[in-house]
Amino acid sequence: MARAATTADAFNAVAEPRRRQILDVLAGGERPVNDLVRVLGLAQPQVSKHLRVLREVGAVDVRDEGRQRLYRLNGEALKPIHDWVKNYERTWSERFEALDVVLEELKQEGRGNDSGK
Amino acid sequence: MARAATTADAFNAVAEPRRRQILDVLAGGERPVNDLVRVLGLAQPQVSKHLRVLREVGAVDVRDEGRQRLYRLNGEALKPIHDWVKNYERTWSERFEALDVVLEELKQEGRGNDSGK
DNA sequence: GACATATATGCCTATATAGGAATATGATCG
DNA sequence: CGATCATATTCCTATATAGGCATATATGTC
Repeated sequence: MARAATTADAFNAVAEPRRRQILDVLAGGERPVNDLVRVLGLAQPQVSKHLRVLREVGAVDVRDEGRQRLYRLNGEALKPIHDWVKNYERTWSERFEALDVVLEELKQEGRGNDSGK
Repeated sequence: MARAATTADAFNAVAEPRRRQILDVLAGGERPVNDLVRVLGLAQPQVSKHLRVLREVGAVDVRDEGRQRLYRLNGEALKPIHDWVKNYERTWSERFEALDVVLEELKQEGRGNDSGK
């Protein structure tokens, strides 16, 4: 079996740096395709293709405005990624490390400390 | 050009659900490969391959213990993902939405409201 | 209608999987 | 050493890109 399609879910769609870059630009507001082409320095067809992938996973919405197509960010599609990775923050955040120390101490106390102290 | 290698970065490595699952299990503590095989219900070679990818992006560390190899989570490798996706939380979080409303109001006030009201 | 602008789609190629199956490597034990 | 347990690697195949390039599909303009 090959790798899952880029359109399979947000995780796969966003694995491509250019697509993250597109979302980053769209975070600043609605944009027509050509704006993205200029900002990213990519060929127009490639941008349209990336946008298609992002559309298929729901990360962007489109709206027709004259002969332009305005793309808009739909960040909610990224929530599953945030929800997943959020749980790992504790592994590098000092704040959580400090919390872990406290929890560890509480655990020590709770455990029938028949050894006095 | 083909898609970037799964070992290119954490984003690509973690796009595969099984690999996320492996990390989720390792979040509970160090584990030998066979434990993962049992928990994931995958064939052993596939698990070893997934672990290799995770190792190459630094998401796990290994330690030899007798004839077992104990894998351990290294969540810090996921920080780039967290850092990126964190900025999109505002797009779905009610807390941030509320904040946005406030900011919008402030902006309206600042902008010489010559239209009265 | 001819034409220009804005965007999408189709075709082609090189490349990289993910899983299945078989096998290799390594460590431990009797 | 031979057997066994634990893990890694190799080979095979179907599939899916990402980008380059040409072209199709609107839509607005004169």
